Parts: sequence; C-alpha cells; structure tokens
Amino acid sequence: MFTITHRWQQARSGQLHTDHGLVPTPAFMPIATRGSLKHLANSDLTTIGNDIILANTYHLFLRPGIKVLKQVGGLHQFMHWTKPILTDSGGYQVFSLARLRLVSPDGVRFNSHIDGHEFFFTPELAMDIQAAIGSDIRMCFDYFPGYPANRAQVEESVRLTTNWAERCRAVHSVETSRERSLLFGIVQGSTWPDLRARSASELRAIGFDGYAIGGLAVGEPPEIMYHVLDATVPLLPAEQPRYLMGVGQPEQILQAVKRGIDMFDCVLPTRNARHGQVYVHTASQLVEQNLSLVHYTKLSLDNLSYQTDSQPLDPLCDCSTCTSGYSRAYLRYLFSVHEPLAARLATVHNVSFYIQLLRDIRINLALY
RNA sequence: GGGCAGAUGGCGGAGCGGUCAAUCGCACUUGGCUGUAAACCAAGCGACCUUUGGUCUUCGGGGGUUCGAAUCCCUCUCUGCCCA
Repeated sequence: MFTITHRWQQARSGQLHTDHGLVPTPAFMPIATRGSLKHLANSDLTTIGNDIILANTYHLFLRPGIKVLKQVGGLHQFMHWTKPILTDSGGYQVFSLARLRLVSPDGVRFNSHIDGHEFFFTPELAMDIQAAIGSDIRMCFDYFPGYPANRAQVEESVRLTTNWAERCRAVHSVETSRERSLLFGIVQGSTWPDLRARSASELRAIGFDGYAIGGLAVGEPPEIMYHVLDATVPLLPAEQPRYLMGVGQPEQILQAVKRGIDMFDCVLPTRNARHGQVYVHTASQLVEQNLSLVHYTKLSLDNLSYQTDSQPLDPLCDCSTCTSGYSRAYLRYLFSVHEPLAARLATVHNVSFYIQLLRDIRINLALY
C-alpha cells in the first residue's frame, strides 16, 4: 500500500507500507547487491537512519543460491536485516553482463560471471528467486538493450518486457497468498516517447503495485533523462509509487523528485566512497541554510590538496565519520595506504549524505 | 691484498650496438564511475615546443672505439659476494 501525504506541483511525499515496515518517500535505497551493503554493518545503517536496501536476484541466485536462501528462511533472516528489502530482478545484468548472455523470447541464457556455468534465466525463475529471498518489493524481469539503441531494438525491449511482466505477474499472484510482497513493473522505451507510452500502457493493463522507469542513466545526457521523465511520469498511475532505477547524482534525484518520482537506488554513494570520492555541502550552503543540499560538491580524497587538511569531510554532516573528528587528511592517508577503514568511513558518510538529502527533500518538498 | 659480480628514470627491475627518452611493476599526479563482474578502471609520469609531431639533455664519473653506445673497450669511484 502506498499513501501520499504531501504534494507540491508534480512532487509528492508519502509512505510505502511493507511487511517489514514503512518506507517514507521520496526514498533512496542503498545497494546491498549480495546481501551486504559493502563495508557497513546493519548497525551502521540503523545509525544512519536508512529505511530500505536493494539486493540483487542474479547475484544471490549464484551464491548462496535458492536452496540455501530457503533453508535459512530468506534474506532478512540470513543477513539479520529487519527493515524492507527491494530486489532487482536481474534485468540489469542482462545489460551489464551482455558478453555473457543470449536473449531469446523465453528468457536469457547466462554464463555465470563467477565460474562460467551456464543457466537459463526466465521471468519465472526471477520470481522464484525473489520469493526465496523473501523481498518486500520485487521487480519484474525486464530487458533493455543499452544506450544508444535503434528503434527496432527498443521495440523488441518493450515487447519482451511486457511479455515477461505478464509472466512475472502470473507467478507472483499465485505464490503471495501468505506473505505480502509488492511487485513492480518496469517501463522501457529508451528515449522514444511513444514507446515509453506503449510500455507504460501495457504494464498498467497488467496491473502492478508500483511502476519503475528503467533504461535511464545508462550514458545518455541528463537533459535527455529529464525529458523522458517529463514524458513518462504522467503516464503512470497517480496514486502508486514510482521508482527511477539506477539514479543517480544528487541533483538528478532532485530533478526527478520534482517530476514525481518516489524511489531511487544507485551505486554512486557506495562505489564512490570506496573510490575515495565523497559528497559534501559547499560553503555557499552555510550562508543559504534554507537551500540546504542543493549545493554540494564531490571531493576526490586522493587529491594532494587534502594532504594536511584538518577539516572533517563535511562540517555540515552529522554522520559518525564527520562528527568523530576524522580529518580529510587522515582519510586521504587511509586511502593512500589502502586501509579498509577508509572505505568504511567514506561509505558511512556518503550513504548518510544521500539519506539526509532525501530526508530534507521529504521535509521541505516545496524548497526543492 | 687477490678474485668475481654489479652500478639504468622516486624505488624495484628489463634492455646488452641502431626500431630507446628507455618494457614492466610499485609509488606518485589527475580523471572517471549512475537498477555493482568495480576496495575498480583510465590517462599522465626527463625538459621544452601549440599539435599527428618535433627539439634538447639522460642509463655511476671521465675517456675511447663506431656512421651510430644504456649496450663494446680503458680508467676512476662506489656496492655485493668469495679467497687471504
């Protein structure tokens, strides 16, 4: 169930209800692909105030596998995480592991990126795996051909995605008698407004608990992405959650919220943290308190300029990294000597930055 | 005192007459990461020139052979190992 509590022009804030609790929206979901948010313990996420994480069907299927997931009672039990989990379907891996797969109408033949083992991934299998994981929000197995793609490829992408969405819907309807999980459809169509419209229309006809927009933030200029959102969001049900998959940079999230998006996920805060790049508020923001997180920049901690910089990463941040007295100089040093603590401290900060950003957006919807 | 081996760019370490401003690794500098095959990848890393490119100074010091030397010869200095 999804309830909208506030609206401001196209933007809205609300609550997504799941068996593992409420998710205030707009929401950002940090990525725990393999059932672990890299470098963080659950207690870190609790401290940060994170409400929901994303895990990946494809990766958890390879290891630990369906059998183990069932035996240990699902991913919540396994990783001892009590809040909601959304699972991506593996559709993104069809794209990112393109060299290791072959797409057909029935499904996708994959070779494991781990040991080369071949298997056949279908919408039904994707749903079985997500059931074994026990995720609160499950995604349909979709297909998109990358960017740029020609019209024929994108039409094929929409056709397969709709067909597979029907099959996912069928499996999900049968198996969710006891547990209540939500199933989201994924709109494809790349940059063609009419194909986006066709995809949205076909998915609405099937009926889902929420609608995701996929196939964006895959190399196209941000302006193109905003245009696609302008054309696509109005075609989605007004009272149901909308999820922009894989986005993105903080300003892209702001732009998408303005256009009516409720949910986000992205590897950037976690991956960038591991790579020594941290998001911080800029000085101008100190002056314009009201505008809060609109003003930010990214620091490359390996830059020589931080060698003796005694400031915290972000004086305006209340995360444990920034309030514990760790300096930019120390973080830079830890990265330079490859101490694991560097990635941990930076990840705590970046995830906090995103969670704070979304919290501020929810509180001050009109300001953004 | 004698014998042998060796000295190459910040470090390690290739090269052993021309295609060498010198493979490679590390370090260093700067970029990039968008539903995570990513604690990763890329570029740069003697000086100067606006460039595809060009010029200049380099391979312990000095001298020599050669059209041409980091590569061959002589010598000096230093280092390591062995014998006294």
